[in-house]
Amino acid sequence: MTVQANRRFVKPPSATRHARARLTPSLPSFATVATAARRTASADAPGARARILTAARAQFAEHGYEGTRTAEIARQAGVTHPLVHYHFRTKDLLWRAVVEEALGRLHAAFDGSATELRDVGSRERLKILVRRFVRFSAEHPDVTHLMIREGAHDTPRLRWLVRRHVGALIRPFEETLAAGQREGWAKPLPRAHLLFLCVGAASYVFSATAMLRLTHELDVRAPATIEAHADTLVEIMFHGLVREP
Amino acid sequence: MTVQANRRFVKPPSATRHARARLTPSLPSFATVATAARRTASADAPGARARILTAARAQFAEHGYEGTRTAEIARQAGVTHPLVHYHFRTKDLLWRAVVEEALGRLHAAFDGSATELRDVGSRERLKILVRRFVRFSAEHPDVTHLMIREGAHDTPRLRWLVRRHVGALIRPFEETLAAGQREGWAKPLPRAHLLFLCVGAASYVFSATAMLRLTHELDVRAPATIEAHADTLVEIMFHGLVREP
DNA sequence: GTCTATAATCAGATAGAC
DNA sequence: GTCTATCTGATTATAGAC
Repeated sequence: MTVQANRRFVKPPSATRHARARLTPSLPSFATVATAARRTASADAPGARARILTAARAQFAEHGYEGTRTAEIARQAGVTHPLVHYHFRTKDLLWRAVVEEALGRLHAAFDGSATELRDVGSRERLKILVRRFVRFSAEHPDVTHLMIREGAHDTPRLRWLVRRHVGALIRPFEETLAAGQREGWAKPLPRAHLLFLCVGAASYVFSATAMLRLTHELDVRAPATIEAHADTLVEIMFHGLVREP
Repeated sequence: MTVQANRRFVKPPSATRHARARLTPSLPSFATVATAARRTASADAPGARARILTAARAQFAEHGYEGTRTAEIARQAGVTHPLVHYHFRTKDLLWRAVVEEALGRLHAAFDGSATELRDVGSRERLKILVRRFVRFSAEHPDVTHLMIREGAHDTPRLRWLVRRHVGALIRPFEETLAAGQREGWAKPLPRAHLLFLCVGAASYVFSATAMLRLTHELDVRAPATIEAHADTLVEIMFHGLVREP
C-alpha cells in the first residue's frame, strides 16, 4: 500500500557533500525560504534554479509526483537534466522545495488575516476568506491540486505537508467559523465537515480543468468564471440554493 | 504538456492475436460488461481476472494511472505479472476495464433516478441525488478519486471517460436542478458551477482520507461520519450556513 | 553552474514451457 | 490459464569535463 509510494524514501537521502542544502531539516521560516527563493530568482534573469522550480511546480501539479519526469522539468525550464539534480539533488527534495515555495504564497494570502480582518465581523470575515480561497485556487490550481493529489494516502510527504503547512492554513477558517457559531449567526454544523466541504467546493472546479472544458465548454481560467464561482459558492455557503419566501 | 501524458499511447495497441478481447471498441452496454465480469468472478472462487480487476481499481485510485505499476497490481492480486497482460493486454486497457466496471456501479446507483423518482418533487429529488452521491463517494472513494485524478488534464483517457460515462451521470442532477429553477424554488445560479461545487463538496472529504485523519482525527469511513457529511452538505446546499431569523 | 556521457534501476510487455 | 525467464525502453541519478 504505502510501500509503493514510499519507494523513493527507501534509499535514504544520503546527505553527502553537496554544494547547497537549501532545504535544511531545521525548517526555516517561510520568510527565510521566500527571501532565498526571490534572491536567487531575481539575480539577473530568472536564474536556472528558479526556472526549474517553476517548471517543477507545473509538472508536479499536472502529473502528480510519480507521473512527473525530471527530464521533462529540465526541458520545460530550458536547462539540461543533470542541472535539476545539481540544484535539488533528488526528485523528492525538489518536490518539497516546490511545495515549500508554493505554500509560502498560500500563507502570504492568508497570513495576518486574523489581524488584518480583526475589525470586520466574523460573518463578513468568513466570506472574505472563502472568496480569497476561491481566487487562490483559481490562480494557483497547481497548489490545491497538489494537495488533493497528496491528501489521499498517508505518505511521509503528506505528514510533512500537514505538520508544516495545513495546520496553520485552516486555523483562520476554523476560528472564524467558531466565532460565528458562538455569536449565533452560524448554524452549529460540524466544523471539520464544513471546512473540507468548502475546500472541495472551492477548488474542485479548478482541478478538473480539462473535464469542465469537455462537459460544459467552460474555461475555468477566465476571470469571469472565477468570480462566478466565488459568487456562487458564497451564496450557497451562506444562504443555500433555496429561494427564501 | 499533454505529450507526456500521452506517451503510452504512441505505440498503438497493435490489435494482434490475443485470446480475448473483453473490451471491444464497439462500446458494449453497461449490462453486458457487468454480466461478463460477474460471470468470470463467480465462476469458482474469485477468479484471477476478477482479483486483478479489484486490485487494479485500488491501485489506480490510490496512485493514479502513471503512479500505478502493473507488477504491484499482480502482487496485490496474488498472481504473477504476466497474467495481468494475458487478461488485459496493456495497462491502458486494464485501466479502461477498471473504469468500465467501477462506473457501472455508479450508473447502477443513478440510472433510472429519472423514472424511479418521477413522483417526487424536484426539490426532494435533488436532495436524494445529493445524498446518494455522498454515500456513493464514501462507499467507492476509488471511483470518485479516479475521476478527480483524471479530470485534471486532457488525455485520451479523459475524453473516453467523459464521452462514455460522465455525460450520462450528470444529466439527472442538471435536469432536476433546471426543473427547480423553472419551478422557482431554486435560485438561478449557474448550473455548471453548482454541479462541480457540489461534486467537490461531496467527494473531497473521502479523497482526502489521510489528511482528515491527520488534521481532525476523523475516520471518514465510519457510517456516522458519512451521514454527518451528507446532512451537512444537504443543509448547506439548500439553506446555507446562516441561521435565518 | 552548466554541460555531455553514462551508469543503475525499473517498468511494461513478450516468449515459451507446463 | 498460469508460470519462469527475459527483452526493450525509459527514467533517476552520477561522473567528470569545461
